[in-house]
Amino acid sequence: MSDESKDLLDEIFTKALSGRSLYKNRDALRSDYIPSKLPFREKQIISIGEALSPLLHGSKCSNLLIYGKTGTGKTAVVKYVLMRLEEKASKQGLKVKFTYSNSRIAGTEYRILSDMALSIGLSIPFTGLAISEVLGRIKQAINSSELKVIFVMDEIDFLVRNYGDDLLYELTRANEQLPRGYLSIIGISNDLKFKEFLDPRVLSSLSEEEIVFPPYTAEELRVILYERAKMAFFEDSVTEAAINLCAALAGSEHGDARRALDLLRVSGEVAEREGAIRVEEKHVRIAVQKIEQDRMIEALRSLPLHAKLLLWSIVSLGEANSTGEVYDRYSNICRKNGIELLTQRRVTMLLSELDLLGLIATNLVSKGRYGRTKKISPLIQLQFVKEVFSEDPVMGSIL
DNA sequence: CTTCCACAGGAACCAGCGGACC
DNA sequence: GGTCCGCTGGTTCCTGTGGAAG
Repeated sequence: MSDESKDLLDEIFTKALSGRSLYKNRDALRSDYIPSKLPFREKQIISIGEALSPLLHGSKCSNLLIYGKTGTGKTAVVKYVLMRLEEKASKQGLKVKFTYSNSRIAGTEYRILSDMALSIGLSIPFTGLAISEVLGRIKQAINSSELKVIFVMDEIDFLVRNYGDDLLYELTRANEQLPRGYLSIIGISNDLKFKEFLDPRVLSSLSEEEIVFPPYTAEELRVILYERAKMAFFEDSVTEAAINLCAALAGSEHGDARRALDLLRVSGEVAEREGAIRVEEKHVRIAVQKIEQDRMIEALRSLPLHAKLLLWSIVSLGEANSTGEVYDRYSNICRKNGIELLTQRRVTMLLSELDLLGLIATNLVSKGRYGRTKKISPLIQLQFVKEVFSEDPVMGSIL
């Protein structure tokens, strides 16, 4: 580690020790924090509560389907209601369990099921078993301990898009094989259209009840942030202007509360590091850039080797090159460095991944007789990419 | 109006891996 | 030890297509 960075670290630590912290409870601004009050979601809380309440007197409850864009409070509301339900049920001596799995984070059918198994206290090897075997064991466990299980499947659209609805089909009809237990499903989706991918039988069983979470308005975001800020910061440690700015910036997107909260949290960190006594608008503005930059650095770092090579080809070529030109450049770099090159088919896949990450911009253009291609432009500075990539041993020797 | 370029992107398949089960 | 499993990261083969050129 260089002297320079050591001094920087020293400075940070000294400040942390001497300066007073602005935060009373930093966790209150984390996106997975579940506050005791969820403003502007009373209607949804009631609907979900009503749909699930039959469980409390031992009868079965409907499956639920919940829609809403990111950061509209779906996950928080569902977890909140289920926690309350579980409490109530355990007081009554009922065995109600809820399990939660985010399909996108879990990634595969197997891991979704193993999340589920884990939270009903069943341990499943992390690989090796057939999916149907895992499902069988789960059913067995539910049956033998007479559990009532509510399975929350977050980002269920991811599952359906990538693996189809077989698993959902199995789950919706699992109850037929559960004489002594019960399994119901709460599906959470960001995407309204995902229903089109479902078999009508699955759909009708899954969406016995549907609840929609509209985006927050800028004004609602402001109120939410204000309340969270009161929990998270010491009094007078954050200005109203800063909060308003966070709300306005997030509101101009699509009312994403998670974004707004992240922004406020990072703003606080920026202010703290600066040794400021309160969070102000200028810290928010810095935070906006910092979040973006951190995201970029993280994205660049975690790229696999060939994606890095590809991105390097694009960045070094500059503006608006066709797929063919990029592929040529990429294969030259590979050959020169004795790296086995990937096929063009694979490269198009990698290109669309880079596009998705916001690292490049692609634009499909047709040049008539001279074919159809994507025009590919980098969205990041050459110098910046170089800095991050030089950490990578293989890339370092190529640059 | 037809042709045909230069790709995009879907589908099926494969190798290798870590691992369970008998 | 043999056979099964799922996942990743690839390959091969394929069909589809907007629009300038002919």
